[in-house]
Amino acid sequence: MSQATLDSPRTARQRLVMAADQLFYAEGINSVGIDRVIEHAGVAKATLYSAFGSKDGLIRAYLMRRHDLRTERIMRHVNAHSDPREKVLAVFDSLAELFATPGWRGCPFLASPGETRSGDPVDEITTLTRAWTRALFTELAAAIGMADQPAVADALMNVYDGAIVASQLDHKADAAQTARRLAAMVIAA
Amino acid sequence: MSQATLDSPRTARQRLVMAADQLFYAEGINSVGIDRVIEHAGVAKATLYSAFGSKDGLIRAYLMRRHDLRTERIMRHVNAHSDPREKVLAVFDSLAELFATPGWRGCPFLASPGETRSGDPVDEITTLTRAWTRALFTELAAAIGMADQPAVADALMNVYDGAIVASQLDHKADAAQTARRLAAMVIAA
DNA sequence: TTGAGAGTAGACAGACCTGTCTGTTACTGT
DNA sequence: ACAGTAACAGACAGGTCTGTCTACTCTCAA
Repeated sequence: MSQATLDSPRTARQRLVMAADQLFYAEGINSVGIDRVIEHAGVAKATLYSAFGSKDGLIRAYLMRRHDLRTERIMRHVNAHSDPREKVLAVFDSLAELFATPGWRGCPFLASPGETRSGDPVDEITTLTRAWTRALFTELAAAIGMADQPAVADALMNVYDGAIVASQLDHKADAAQTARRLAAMVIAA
Repeated sequence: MSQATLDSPRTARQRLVMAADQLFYAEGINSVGIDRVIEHAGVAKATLYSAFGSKDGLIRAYLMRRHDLRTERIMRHVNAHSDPREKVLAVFDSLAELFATPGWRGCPFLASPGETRSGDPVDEITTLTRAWTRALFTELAAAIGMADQPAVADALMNVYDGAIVASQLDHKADAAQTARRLAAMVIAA
């Protein structure tokens, strides 16, 4: 349990989630088969099924990891400020960082539901991560002292999501800056 | 060639595109097989391949039809006004109509690229329909007489896209109204 | 009347999919 | 030393996928 290689994950479970992340994110969860995931992870098929139970279980683990990375990234930017208005703008700074990530191809919580019929297990995690974001914006609106906090959260969500789409579909590098300016208008009003 | 049934499309080609639209949109282009499409259309498999050449050809026809319906819907709202500021807001009225459509499940041009690897034929049509929207916003910004038209178009695109995401993922019925208010702020500034 | 065009039904090939199962190897704690 | 655990490789079943092909039917115009 002491020392191990730091560059590649130790456990088969970790390697599987990493491999699933790379392939599912790049090509879509339906376009990538189990065989390619286990080959990429260097893991036996039985290991996958003992660890996750099914492909759906692996997909859930992939999305949950994305959710965790997302909340960490956003909170890192938000916690760098004390003024609540600057905390709001910091959320859009985290977007700029995200868009500059190598291999960035859009939000998986936006793409995956389009691949599946409504009611699929992936919907739960999408709901989870969106509720988290909305709660953050609502809290920050309260900290600023704005009157209609749900309406402010709606507007900030709108601006946030629009930036992701512009970055994904139009490959606009400055989408986060556009959104940041819009957010500044929202919290100034 | 004169009279025919009006409720169901006449040609096999039309029936195929209609069936593809319903199934692809509801469940994703990768989750729906050819067999289900031809069964739903009441058409033989050879007819599909003689008309479209491949599944990709059918997907393109499905997306092109969605693009045509989209431009018609938007222009119908825009042309109902003469003031360019009201024309901009009318684009968001068309969104409200869209969100109230039975079976609305999000924008196919947003979902399909997430299902395919980059460079797929669907990307062309996504690019087409987004360029059309951007051109519309740029023209309207010019008609209003705004200084930095590309920046205004960026902001309006951001607001427009965000409304679609909120409607799709959060099932927010008033997403179009939120976006309309934001758009009003953008063109007032 | 005859021949072309469009459509139908359905078998088929070959590839790929998820998930199960068998048998083997290697490490680890008692 | 030995049992337990986790991992390995890979065959296999049963199903689905796209795309091709054969053979038949219908309509319509020359």
